[in-house]
Amino acid sequence: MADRLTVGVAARLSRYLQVLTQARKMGKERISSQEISDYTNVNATQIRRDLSGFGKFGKRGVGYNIDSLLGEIRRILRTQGQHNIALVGAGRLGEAIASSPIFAEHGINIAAVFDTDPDKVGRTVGNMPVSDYSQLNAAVREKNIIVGVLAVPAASAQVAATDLVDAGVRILFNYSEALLDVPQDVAVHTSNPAVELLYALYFHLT
Amino acid sequence: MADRLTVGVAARLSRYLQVLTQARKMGKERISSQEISDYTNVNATQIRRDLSGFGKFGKRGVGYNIDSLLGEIRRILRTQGQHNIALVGAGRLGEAIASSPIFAEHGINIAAVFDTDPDKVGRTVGNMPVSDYSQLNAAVREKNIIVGVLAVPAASAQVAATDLVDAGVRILFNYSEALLDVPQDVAVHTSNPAVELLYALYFHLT
DNA sequence: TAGATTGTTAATCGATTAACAATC
DNA sequence: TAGATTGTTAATCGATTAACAATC
Repeated sequence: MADRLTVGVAARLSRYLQVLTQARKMGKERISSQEISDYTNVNATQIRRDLSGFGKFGKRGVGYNIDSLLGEIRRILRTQGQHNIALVGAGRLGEAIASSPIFAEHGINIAAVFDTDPDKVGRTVGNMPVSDYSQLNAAVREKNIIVGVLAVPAASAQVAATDLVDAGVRILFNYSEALLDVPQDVAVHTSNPAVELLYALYFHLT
Repeated sequence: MADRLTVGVAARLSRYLQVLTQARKMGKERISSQEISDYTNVNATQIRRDLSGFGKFGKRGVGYNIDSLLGEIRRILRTQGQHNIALVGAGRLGEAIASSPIFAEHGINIAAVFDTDPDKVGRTVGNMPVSDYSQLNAAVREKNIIVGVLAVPAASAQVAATDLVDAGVRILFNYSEALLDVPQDVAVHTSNPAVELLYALYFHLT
């Protein structure tokens, strides 16, 4: 591959991936740029432009073959293998995340789950037994995990983030409302439904 | 106010709002554009530019007063009041959403919770009793709710979306992996941690 | 052939960034 | 005064969009 993708292109390609994955599950074999546009709110011309930068994947008058386009995008995003992630927090949110098919569908495997609560340790969430929080550093190092998901209360988020980073994690998904201080080379993605909602409301109200 | 904000500006302003809300909780009184940049990954010049389009809110050499900047951004986004939303699904994810302070902190009130499971109806999640799904249409209409949150399995998401839209909802937050077909004037926000993760991994791997 | 949809061009607009004077 | 940080300019880059020939 020539250059690194821009942030915008990589973000859009991964959204196309989600639409294609779901469309395939629904039994569709072909999809047009206009249909992808309807589901992603990305302009159809932009979609064709993003794709045509890497090859002629479509057929004029027909659209894109879903299977083959999925393969192409996975190749471009270099995301064909399995990825191991660690989940901290086995409460309601942690359980919901571990039981969701949303990660498995994209080759993402929850390889370790931690909690400080002795009542939760040993129980199973998703398919994994919950380990005691004290095992975090050793387990993350041993499994070479670089992605951590924080499903803990805001008050515990910074401690968990620091411990994950010390163990080698470089990408954090933060489901608490806390702001996290981490080293420069660690990427933090904070999920914030309330923020998205305020922004959606603005466009509804105006 | 003169014009409608662009999508980009509105999205960024609501992220600044989140950072300011948390910084205030941590006892800070002032904040610089560089600090907001560290937490949002938005360039500091861009932040100053976004804000200075609406007034001179900062003090040179000092930064921004958090309380007053919060007020200004809320005014710009017209998001000072309370907003009622409906939650469909009282499973683990629904409970996690209802119990999270993340909505209440921003003036968003979960005004109704629905589930089809008779075992869940009548129980309390967050502060609200779970109503039977059959009450959805009447309750959403009566309370003039325009925002719905889907915390249901993918197989039920389309039905719930259609029922919410029929009852008057115009903004949907979809926490399932399903693709939703809705009328043009309804905004769908699909939360997709797996997609974000693939995209984060790309930049880690290259 | 007729209809549909891609791939591509060209034009415009907003985002991004560095740099720095103003000023607290 | 010295240091810090805003507000603003100017230059560049990527995103967006309409339009349409190519072609399935």
